[in-house]
Amino acid sequence: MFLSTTINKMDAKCRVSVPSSFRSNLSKQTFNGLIAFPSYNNKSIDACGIDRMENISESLDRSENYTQDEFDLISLYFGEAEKLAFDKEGRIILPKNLIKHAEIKNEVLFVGLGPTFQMWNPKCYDKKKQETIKIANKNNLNPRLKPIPKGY
Amino acid sequence: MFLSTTINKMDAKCRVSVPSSFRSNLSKQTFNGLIAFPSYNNKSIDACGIDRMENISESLDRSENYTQDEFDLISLYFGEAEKLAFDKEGRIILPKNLIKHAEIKNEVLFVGLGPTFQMWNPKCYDKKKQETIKIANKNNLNPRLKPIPKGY
DNA sequence: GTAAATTCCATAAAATCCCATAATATCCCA
DNA sequence: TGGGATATTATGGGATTTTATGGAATTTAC
Repeated sequence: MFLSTTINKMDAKCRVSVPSSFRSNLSKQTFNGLIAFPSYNNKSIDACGIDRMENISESLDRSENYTQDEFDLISLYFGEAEKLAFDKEGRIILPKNLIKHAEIKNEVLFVGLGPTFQMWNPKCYDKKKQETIKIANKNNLNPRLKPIPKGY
Repeated sequence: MFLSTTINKMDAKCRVSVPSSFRSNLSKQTFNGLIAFPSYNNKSIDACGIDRMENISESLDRSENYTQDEFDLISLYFGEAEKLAFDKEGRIILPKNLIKHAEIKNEVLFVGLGPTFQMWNPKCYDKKKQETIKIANKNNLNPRLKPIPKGY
């Protein structure tokens, strides 16, 4: 499970260190790295381990669950997803398309979201955060964590 | 699992480099190359490793799995499928009929789709992509990958 | 013998590995 | 509990290897 946030630097070769706590999670999986793709809703990069992705891939293969249109849309995601391996120092190399999507300059904010995590330009994340709080206040939302999923 | 997209050049001899990440997937299989056939729905070339093809072939043999119509359709695919070997540099030679079907000029776009991948004329792919997005918006489709497998 | 196909070689660009260093966190024992 | 010793991170830069790609040389087919 991915938790907490960290900011790391991206260098001229587009390398970023993945926080070690995230890494130790991922190292148990069959591929020593992560899967990353552009977020649909945000200027962020969504990421998870390969096991999660392979499960989705299998379910896509048994595609009774999906209409042709849904299938096409999800196919776009697979096309934009990247398999990013850790180097010996625990870094990944961010591809240009993802950097562009998330408007990442030289700092990357890692945000743990349980079974997945996100990578942000810290400034974009702050903005998003302020907006989220504003909306919550307006609608009188309460941040009580509702149904805790079993096992967590 | 095949992910991400890459554009490579096709030369005068119709040779194209298969992206190395795709190759390393396929190299584990019994035939050092890939199986390619014209896509039924798109102006693209569908491709996969030989192992997948052999699995389908076997299940086709146990024809309880298929109706006559399905059987006929799949037979068409097998008839048009080409077995394309890698040369020492990791290239394949695209046969004329596939080039024609996908309207490929001098660039080939490789798109990973999990257990399979596709080859496109980049322009055709862009067009298809825009259409897919338009349809998704119109029908309010959400790319949330439906059945999140247990444990993730 | 000629055309087509295959194999072989060369090169530039890109990706990857390898090592060095500084900052941080962790350990260990008095 | 403190505080020095040790290990682990994060980060930078250079060296090496792998890719993608073009063209030449050799083989095969007809």
